Amino acid sequence: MPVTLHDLAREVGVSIATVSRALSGAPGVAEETRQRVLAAARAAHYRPNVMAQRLQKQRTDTLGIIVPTSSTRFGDPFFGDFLAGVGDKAIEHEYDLLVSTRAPEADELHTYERMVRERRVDGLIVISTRPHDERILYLLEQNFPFVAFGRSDIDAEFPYLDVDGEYGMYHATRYLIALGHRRIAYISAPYTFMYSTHRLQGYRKALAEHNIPFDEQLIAIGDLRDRSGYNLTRDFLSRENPPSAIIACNDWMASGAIGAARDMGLTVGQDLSILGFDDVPLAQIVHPRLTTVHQPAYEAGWHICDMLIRLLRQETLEQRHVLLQPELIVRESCGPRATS
Amino acid sequence: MPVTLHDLAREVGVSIATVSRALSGAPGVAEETRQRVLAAARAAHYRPNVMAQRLQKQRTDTLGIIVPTSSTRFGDPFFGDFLAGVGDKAIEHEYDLLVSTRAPEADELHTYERMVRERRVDGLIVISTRPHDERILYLLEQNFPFVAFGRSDIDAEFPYLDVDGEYGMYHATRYLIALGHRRIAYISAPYTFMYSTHRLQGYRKALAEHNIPFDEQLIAIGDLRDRSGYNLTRDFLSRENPPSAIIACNDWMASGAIGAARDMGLTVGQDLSILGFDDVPLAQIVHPRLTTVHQPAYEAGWHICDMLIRLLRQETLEQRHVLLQPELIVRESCGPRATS
DNA sequence: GTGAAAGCGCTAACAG
DNA sequence: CTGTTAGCGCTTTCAC
Repeated sequence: MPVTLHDLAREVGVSIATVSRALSGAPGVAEETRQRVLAAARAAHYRPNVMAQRLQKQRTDTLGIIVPTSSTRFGDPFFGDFLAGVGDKAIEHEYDLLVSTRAPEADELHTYERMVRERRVDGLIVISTRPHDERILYLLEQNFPFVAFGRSDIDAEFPYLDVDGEYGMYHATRYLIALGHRRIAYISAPYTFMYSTHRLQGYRKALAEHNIPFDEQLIAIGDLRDRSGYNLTRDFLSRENPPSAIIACNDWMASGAIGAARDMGLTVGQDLSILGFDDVPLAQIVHPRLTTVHQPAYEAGWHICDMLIRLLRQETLEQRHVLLQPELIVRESCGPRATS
Repeated sequence: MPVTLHDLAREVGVSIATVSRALSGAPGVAEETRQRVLAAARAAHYRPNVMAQRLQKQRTDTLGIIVPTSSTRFGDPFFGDFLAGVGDKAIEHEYDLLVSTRAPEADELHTYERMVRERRVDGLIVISTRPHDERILYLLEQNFPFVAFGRSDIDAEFPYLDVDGEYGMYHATRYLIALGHRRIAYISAPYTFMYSTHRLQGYRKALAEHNIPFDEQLIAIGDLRDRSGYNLTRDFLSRENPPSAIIACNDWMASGAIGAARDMGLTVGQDLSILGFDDVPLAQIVHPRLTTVHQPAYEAGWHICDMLIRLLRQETLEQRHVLLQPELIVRESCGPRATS
């Protein structure tokens, strides 16, 4: 049987309240008494029952994150690093981290309700934001503390951190244009992700600035996995007037693109330029190594968690809206347009 | 203010005890009363306060897993899939999943004590088991429910699920021997992981069976990252009598090995055979695609979580020790020994 | 079939 | 400085 405050009180010969005060470091306890209590607690290996504390304090000291496990599952190392950042920050401030897997199909909102209404957590981190994100709408309506990783287009203000996808894609596209490319294909992520729109905007902006007409034919939508990058690239390359460069919305699809180019006898970096997004470890393993836009996953998770904790502690956030500028990492998968 | 049992009781005009019974489906409440309570609960969007339930029931309905975030961080997709399996199983049985990141250096055992003594979770999943694993020793001593992913060499029985690394490496090595290889280098994982020993045993067993002397010179220890696979491979290949095949203890190091071979002008699959372990998505992306031993990460997580839940429910485990047989996945990174 | 009451282990207001 | 008391919201005997 675990030892309780009550046990300690009896042993030391004081009241349970005094023990509680002594242990919590509250004022109004004789130093000598405090020492006796502390000694007894140590001797008995006393540890508080957190459930009792939580019930009383009406706080859980727990943060939650709901992760869709469907398509990519956690499999994406980008997410793993993000989670590591969140976890490290949480433990630093003695918060527990509740991770709930939930396929988006399976009434995701229900999982949010469970977290909120049953008071399992004090705050939530919302990831993979979507246009008109109902999860955010719900949390806002419930007035429940959260921070989102990503923006949305809903008509309300909420705290978020995002990586500036428009900025990233804009610079990536400019880079390719500077290399002489004019026909640049673009493999988008599904538009159910908010970031897809932002990134596409960056691409269009760079095109427009250089008076390159936007060509609907050069846009395709992948499912984020390497297989779809592969297939879509084969499509592009089999056309009459194939692109000389391809941008993919993540490194997995870009890697698939590299495979497709290789299978079609092209040398990536010479005959065809390929550019990715995320800069996961894979980007340095494929051959040629991938030129890509670096997303600081670990730092993003860490920072978001920090924002959430501040929110819960009623500290004022110096910035409720953080936009990180991703950096283009130049490696070997892009080169000047082949002059044929 | 959230609505409580008390609120419902007043509203329906019955006692709080009756409401509790009606909601929990306990017997001894008139069907008509139950319906009225249920209706009121639904109307008021009633949800129980789980902390109160937990305090009362002396159960947390929460499972815990402590993840070292150091070296590989979560970055390894193998781990991500494992976690997805655990999470999906947990939610299926309405268990919460507490994920705690903790660098092994940082007094990992302290995190376990916190989980156990403060009763934050009902049971734990222990991953990356080690020789003489102190975490397992501690949990055993505390008589705390847990299931390990991996075995240990301690002198006590405990429930675990493991992938049979010896079996996997044995078959992998045999495969290479059948292709004519005699000098097979081996890049091990650090011996702080229990599985390193098992896998090495499989390698040695296959060698012995074919009367190939074990050569200490052909063994190296990597840090699981592609960089070390790269460096170690360069080492091996710069020797006087280089190996004709290399086995790496995970796909990341194997991918690094592929890079090294390429940089040294060798064609992998012809001049040099390379074999990995895990079968993460990366294995199908590198060129040539990696022949490797498949570890069912998601299924392992799912199964372990299932075992733990049964343990907590006092159901008898039909098997306290599960050993999964991994399968060799043949792709293109291995070929017959070049006859020079 | 229903209600009153005790108590899970802890914190905090109020007395003394 | 210390003890008494009243809950936090819920489950579960034990009476009626």
